[in-house]
Amino acid sequence: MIHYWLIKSEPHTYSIDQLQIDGTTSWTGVRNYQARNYMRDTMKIGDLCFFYHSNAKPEDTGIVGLAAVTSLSYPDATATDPTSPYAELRPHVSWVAIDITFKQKFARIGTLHELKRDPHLSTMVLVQKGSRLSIQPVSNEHATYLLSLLG
DNA sequence: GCCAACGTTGGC
DNA sequence: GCCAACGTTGGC
Repeated sequence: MIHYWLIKSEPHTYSIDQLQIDGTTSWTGVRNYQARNYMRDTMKIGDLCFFYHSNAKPEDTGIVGLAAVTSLSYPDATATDPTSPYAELRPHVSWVAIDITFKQKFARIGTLHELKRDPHLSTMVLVQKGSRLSIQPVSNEHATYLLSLLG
């Protein structure tokens, strides 16, 4: 049984198009404990992630594609590299990364505006007020609906 | 670029 | 362990 997730990225930093070019990328730089714990404890190979573009123009902000989890978690090298801007200075705190692999880019974007208005999605973590979590679980019901809507 | 929401830090 | 201060996220 796979789990579905939603992962956020700012498109000017790393977009679905770049993931399509790269094929597989290391999802590093997560510096939030709850998101870290999902990667470390729950995300498994074969899980599927809705790829979300955040912090963009309203018409570009939303779910744009699908990726697969293709590794278990491993230490995030950007946290232990002292020359990295994302270096972790507290020795007792460890961060992890996972590999994700491009699956598809949806024919159209499911904008945040649209998702917020959709009664099928009213309990999604994403559309709840103040949700800043960069890795979110998505229920099977919401995932099936989103795939029928966008995929 | 603004700023509300909210996670984290650290003094007490 | 409380909570004010601070830093970051991300929609707008």
